[in-house]
Amino acid sequence: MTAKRRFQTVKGMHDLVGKVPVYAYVEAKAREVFSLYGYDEVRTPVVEETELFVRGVGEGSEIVGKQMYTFDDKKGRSLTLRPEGTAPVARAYLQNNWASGPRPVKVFYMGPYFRYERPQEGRYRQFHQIGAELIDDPGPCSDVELLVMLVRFLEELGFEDLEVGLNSVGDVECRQRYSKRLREFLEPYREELGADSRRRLETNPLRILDTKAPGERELLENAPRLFDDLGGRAHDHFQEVREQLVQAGVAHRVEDRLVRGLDYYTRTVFEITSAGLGAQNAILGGGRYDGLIAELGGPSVPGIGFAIGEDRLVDLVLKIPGALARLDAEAHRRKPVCVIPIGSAYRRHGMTLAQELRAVGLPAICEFDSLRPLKARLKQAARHECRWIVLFGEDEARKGEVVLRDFRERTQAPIPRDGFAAAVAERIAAHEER
RNA sequence: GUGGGUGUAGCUCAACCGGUAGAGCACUUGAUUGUGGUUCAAGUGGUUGGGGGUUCAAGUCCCCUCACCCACCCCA
Repeated sequence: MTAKRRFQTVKGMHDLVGKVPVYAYVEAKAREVFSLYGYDEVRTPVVEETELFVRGVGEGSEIVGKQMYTFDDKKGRSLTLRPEGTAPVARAYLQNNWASGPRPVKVFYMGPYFRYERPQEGRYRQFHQIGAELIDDPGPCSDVELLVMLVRFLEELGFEDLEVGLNSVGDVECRQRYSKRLREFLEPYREELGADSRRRLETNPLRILDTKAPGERELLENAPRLFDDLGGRAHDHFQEVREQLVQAGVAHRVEDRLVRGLDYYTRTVFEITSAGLGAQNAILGGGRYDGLIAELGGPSVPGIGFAIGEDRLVDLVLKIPGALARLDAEAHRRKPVCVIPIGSAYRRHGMTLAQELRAVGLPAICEFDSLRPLKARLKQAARHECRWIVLFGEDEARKGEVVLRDFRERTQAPIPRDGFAAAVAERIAAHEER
């Protein structure tokens, strides 16, 4: 005897209901804008070899350390639900030999990603990202163009006054040099650091920079600056990016404690946050990864990219004044015509009438349940938010017509049965004009 | 992984010091034998998340458990 059990989505994963049109809107806008900049859409598998992320994202990262959905397949291979999008694209670059095609490679992508974290507002175990990668151009023009494209995308969605947080984490060499200096600086204060920061002192001192603990932040006031340790080339690169951004009119702010959590970043890193999001306030982040492709066994090819948290972005779009109304108005225009055949003898006619409406491009539904009172069926049409109702029963059949009812105006008029669909389309178009 | 909060009708929420589980909305039907949104009337709907304990008596008190939310952390 099995107890009745209600199934539900697993923790941190959600059915996207109601918001789907907003997702579609955001995605359409991404396709539109990114293709203007010469990017092609790619789709990579949701599952990759575990090793790809261990090598790509970095063993020391939180993501690889404790947030991956990793499992063995039936042959004992270790696989992982992708926690991010850059490593898979880098893999695709090598596997498909994109290097032999036009340079640089510009691709964008969107889809679900998975991280095993404790869910909260703006953070889910299955979440959605829209990302882009520009591979095989050392910049700094590429860096700037990528950011210009991002800002353009966000502006077209209706965001204003967004500021890009910008930093440079330097080349691999300067980062190592700086890590050493930072460690030496912090070592005497070891006891004052939290457990997390103490651990990072060994594994990845850079990550201590963006701590939120007030005491640690105070301590860091006097810490050596990463900026002072930038090698000449990384330094010049960063200066050039900043100057060009100013020229391009991209508002940005240098945040010298901005350090991203993925190990592959080099030189330029950036993020955009929003106050409207609660604790999980990053809507997008990215940077340059000049060492990643070599790390994955390929040639030394530079790259830069970003990832947008689509779920967070959608939440923000919904908060833009007027955005919802605009979307709603668009959706409203596509509300279906509702066909109601009256009397069980005319049920099949309902099907035919609806088909004829669809044939002229009008969305149509049919209230088939002829046993229910007409009143109740009209109510259903109202619940579907239909404005136009087509009624067809014994009277209409005899006269060779249908009745078209306008719910909003509360008027109705007969239309000849033959070619009625075109006449309905015309009538609706005439009303949409006004 | 660590804290805090919340679970009562489809939804939003009531229910005193433990004493017969309620309201609004929604839904169904009727007033109107073929015309929605207003009004009026009637009606359907509950193992109070689950399990155990205390008690004459538990939605209420105690323990366990599950789920969701928020925060730390982490990042998109």
